[in-house]
Amino acid sequence: MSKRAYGQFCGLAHALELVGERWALLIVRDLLVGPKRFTDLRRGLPRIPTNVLATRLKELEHAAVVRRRVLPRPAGSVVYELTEHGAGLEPAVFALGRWGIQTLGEPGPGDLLTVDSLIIALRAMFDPEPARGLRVSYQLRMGEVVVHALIDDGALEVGRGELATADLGIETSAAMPRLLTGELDPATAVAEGVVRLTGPTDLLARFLELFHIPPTPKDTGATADLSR
Amino acid sequence: MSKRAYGQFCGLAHALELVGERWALLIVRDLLVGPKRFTDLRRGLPRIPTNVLATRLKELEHAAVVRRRVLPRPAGSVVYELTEHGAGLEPAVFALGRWGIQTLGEPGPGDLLTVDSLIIALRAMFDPEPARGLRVSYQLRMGEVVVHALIDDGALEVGRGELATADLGIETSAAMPRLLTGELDPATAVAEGVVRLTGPTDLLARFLELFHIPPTPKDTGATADLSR
DNA sequence: CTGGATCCCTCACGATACTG
DNA sequence: CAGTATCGTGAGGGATCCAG
Repeated sequence: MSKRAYGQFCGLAHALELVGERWALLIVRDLLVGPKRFTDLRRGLPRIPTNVLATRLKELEHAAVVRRRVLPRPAGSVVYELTEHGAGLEPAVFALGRWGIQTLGEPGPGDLLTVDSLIIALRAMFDPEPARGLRVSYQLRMGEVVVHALIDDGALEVGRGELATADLGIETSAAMPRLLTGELDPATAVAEGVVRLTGPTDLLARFLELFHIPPTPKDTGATADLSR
Repeated sequence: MSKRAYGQFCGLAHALELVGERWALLIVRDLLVGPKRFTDLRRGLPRIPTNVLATRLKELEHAAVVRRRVLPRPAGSVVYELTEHGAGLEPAVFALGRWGIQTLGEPGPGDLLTVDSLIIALRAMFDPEPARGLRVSYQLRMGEVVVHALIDDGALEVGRGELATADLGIETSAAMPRLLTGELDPATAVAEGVVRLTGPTDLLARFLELFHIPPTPKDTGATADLSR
C-alpha cells in the first residue's frame, strides 16, 4: 500500500487516491474538452510547475485515466487524452464544478479564465430537458474568451471561437455566475450594462433556462471568503 | 489570493480550493451520514493525524461547508455537521464514489471498511427508478460491518446495524464491488459461496436492480494498480 | 519550439507526545 | 474527550537547463 493511501475500502477514497492529488482534476477537466499536448496543458494551467504536470500525467497514465499517444508521422508529436475510464470522470467533474461555481464570486486580480474551463462550465450546467425540440445557438464572450453553443433537440455542442450566425451574442464579465444562480436578474443585468446582447433580448431568458445551477444557499453565518 | 490557489476563474478550481485538500472529502463523506464529534470522525478515519483533522475542520468551517456546534446542556459536547451548502456536495461525492468503486478491486491488508462509507456507497448507487411502487428491505453484512436498507416507493433509507425483519440478508466480503458492476454474476457468486443469503434468493437480483454502477470499462492496456 | 528533467526552497502532511 | 505542540519528511512551487 502506498505511503499516502487512505487505507479505506471505499470508492471515494480510491477515487481520491487516483485523481485527488493537486492539479489532477484540472488536468482531467482540460482533457475532457479534447486531447492536448504537454504545452497546451501548460497554457491552460499557467500556474502548474512543469515537473508537477509531468508527474501528474505519469500518475494519471498509470491509473489508466490518461493515455499518452504519439501521433503518426509526419506530426510525430505527443498528445495526452482521456481513456474511456478517464472520461467516466465527467459526471464527477461536472458535479464539483456546479458546486464550486455557486460561491465563485468575483475573479481575483490574478485569476484567469480559459476557453476550456468555460466550455466545461457550459457543458456542466446544460439542462437537456428544456432543450427538447429546440434549436438555438449562442455566442458567449467573456473578456478575451469566446465560445459558442449549439443546442439542437436536447443535444449540446460547445466550440471555441466565434459563431457569426449565432441567434444571440452574449458579452459579459464576472457577472455570469450570479446570472446562472438566479442571484442576478437578467433584466437588471442588461439594464445595468454588465451584460450586453447582440440579437433578440428574450433569448437571454431562454439561455438561462438551458444553463443553470442550483441557487446559492443562504448564508449560514460562517465566513465564506478565501483569505487565510 | 492564497499562495496555493489555482488562480483560475472556474467552478471546479474553486471547489478544489475549498474541499480539494487531502482528507477533506472523506470528512464530508462521513458528515453526510450525520453530525459527528471529533472522536467519531477519528474513528471513521483512523489514519488521519489529529492535527490534520483539526486543521481540515477549521478550513471547512471557514469555507461554510461545516458548522461547529456546541450541544445544549447537559451534553455540552461539540459536534460538527454539514451546512446546507456543504450538503450540496452530495452529488459530487456520490459521483466520485461511483467512479472509484469501478476500480476498487480487492481490499488490501490494511484497508478497512467503515459503516459510514458503506452507508454512503449504498446511497450513491441507489437507482430510484426501479424502486417505484416497491417496498422491500435488506440487511447487508460485510465482515463486522452491518447496515440495512429500506426501500419504499422510490425512497431509500439506510441505517446502521441489523434489521431482523429484513426481507433478505446478504452476507459478503470484497465481492460486492464486482457484483455491483455486473462483473460478477449473482448466481455464480452464490454458488461459489462468496455471497451468502438469508431469505428468498431472487431478491438478490432485485437488489442489483436497485443498486448498481456503470460496468468497469474494458482494460485499455495501462496498468491500474496502485503500487508506486 | 516542444517536451520535458533537475535543482533548491518552502510548506503541508504524518507521527507522536502532550494538555485542558 | 477534544484537541494543541513539536518535529521530521516529502510533495508542491518556481526557476533553470537540456535533448530532439
